[in-house]
Amino acid sequence: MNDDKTMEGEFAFERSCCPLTNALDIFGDKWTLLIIRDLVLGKRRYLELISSPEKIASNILADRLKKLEAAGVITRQAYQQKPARYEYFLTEKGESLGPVLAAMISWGQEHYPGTQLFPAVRQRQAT
Amino acid sequence: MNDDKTMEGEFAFERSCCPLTNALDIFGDKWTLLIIRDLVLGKRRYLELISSPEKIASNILADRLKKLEAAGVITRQAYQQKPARYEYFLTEKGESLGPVLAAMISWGQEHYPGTQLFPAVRQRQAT
DNA sequence: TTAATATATTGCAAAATGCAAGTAACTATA
DNA sequence: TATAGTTACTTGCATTTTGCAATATATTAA
Repeated sequence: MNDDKTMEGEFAFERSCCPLTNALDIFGDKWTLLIIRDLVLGKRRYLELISSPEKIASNILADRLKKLEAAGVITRQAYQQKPARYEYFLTEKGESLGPVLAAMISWGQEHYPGTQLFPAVRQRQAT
Repeated sequence: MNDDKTMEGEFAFERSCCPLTNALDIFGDKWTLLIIRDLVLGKRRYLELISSPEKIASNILADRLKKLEAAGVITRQAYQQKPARYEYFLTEKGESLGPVLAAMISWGQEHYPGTQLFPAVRQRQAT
């Protein structure tokens, strides 16, 4: 694996030293920010994430959850053992994507009339 | 081609009626927003766009310019005939992506120390 | 005549995506 | 006890997108 991001100097970045480029290397695709959106709305579990109206494929969801955890944007916590079941949470790095989502949502609402945000999900009771 | 976006009602959107989803359908990939960035920085021509440090392939650049024009985010104007040569410009819809770029750049700078913005390109003299 | 410039297109291999089905470890129901 | 359901994935495979290199076209410059 190319782990250049941990190095110093001019070879420290995958594509370039541009902050936009490095952001796109994390969430520059059609699915990742939708998962972040769902977590912001209060979704926590795999079935909740997979049941969003965009119909993400389960292999893509599993892949993105893995990559987001590796990037430090989300964490997962087991809420039961046997079988192990996990809930996913945004880290501070993930929460700080709020302004990015807000700007994109604002642009979408302005240029695609009829679009509308989904309501937040009710939070489950403590287990 | 699926041209649902011109229809009305509940089938009006490709993936969902979420404004974020519709924004991602336009620029949710690793290259499109880098082209927008370059246009914001003052680049206008194919060779200027292709010479950015991320090294976009020429077929990808041609594809994205076509899609962005179809989406109303950029326009092109011939600056000479024989052979036809074009300059690319952001439309208002494209200019209004400024806050999206700003939020992503801010996030990148915060979480990837060492990244830095490129300087704006000097504008060429009027032909 | 040859080379250089600008804006692409083409061909092909590699990687990512989309879709359906399968798996594992339980839990609930008949 | 047997069957079905739930949750969180994994696997296989076809389609699509991307990455890379080479080629094309029209023109000007040397």
